[in-house]
Amino acid sequence: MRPSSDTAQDPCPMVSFVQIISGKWAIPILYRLIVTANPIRFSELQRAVHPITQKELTKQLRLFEQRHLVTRRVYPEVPPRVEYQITPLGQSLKPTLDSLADWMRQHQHDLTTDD
Amino acid sequence: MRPSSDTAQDPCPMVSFVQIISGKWAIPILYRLIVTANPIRFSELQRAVHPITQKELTKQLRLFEQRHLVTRRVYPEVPPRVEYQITPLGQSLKPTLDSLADWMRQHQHDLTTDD
DNA sequence: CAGCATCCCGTACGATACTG
DNA sequence: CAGTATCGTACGGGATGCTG
Repeated sequence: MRPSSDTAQDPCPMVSFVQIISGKWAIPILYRLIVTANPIRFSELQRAVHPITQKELTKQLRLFEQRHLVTRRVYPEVPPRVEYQITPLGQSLKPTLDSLADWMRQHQHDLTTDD
Repeated sequence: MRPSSDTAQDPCPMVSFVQIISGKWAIPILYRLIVTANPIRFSELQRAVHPITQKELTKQLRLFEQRHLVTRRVYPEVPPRVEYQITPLGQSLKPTLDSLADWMRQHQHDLTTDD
């Protein structure tokens, strides 16, 4: 059954994961989109993710689009409006990222560097 | 019950997480230590985490030590031996990282960039 | 408003050589 | 074996200015 057998030989999925979420803002943006669930405008997203620049936000969103984690909808209106929404694939990461967020909340005190 | 209330205002735990796992090798190393559970020698760890250099491995291990995620044990022997082991705090990340690894295995096919 | 183009800097990371 | 030291490059990512 080829159980990837290891316990000591296959760190690869994690390497792939790092490919996807590398970058200072990747996880915060993605999690914001997951939590929001509904379409959200570019500027709104930027406000939500604190001091991120347009450049970085745009770059990450493009990457997420390529990965099919986010959809981009452009409304051909006079004041341009673009909305982003998490895909079902992206939403499927929610339990995992929730768990991650919980872990952080519970343990950020233990992670002190003051020794 | 104060369910962290937001749904739209607190991406902070994720920002903290990024601090901890930033770096190309952080997650792969940490996960390897978690899966291994037992003490593991420096050279063994380096072999397990594929083409990582000593420099980078050392740097990450030092950071994990500071964060109390890993312990370092030096044996004053003639051929120097140093063993690293995940701490209980580090182990408590296992379910989350397992979930992450599972998600990657299930979806790495969906994450194609070929569109 | 959304986002591309440009400039610029810090540092993450790799390769190599040296030490206890 | 398990590091430290040094060097050089590539890339991440911030700031600013310009366009449809």
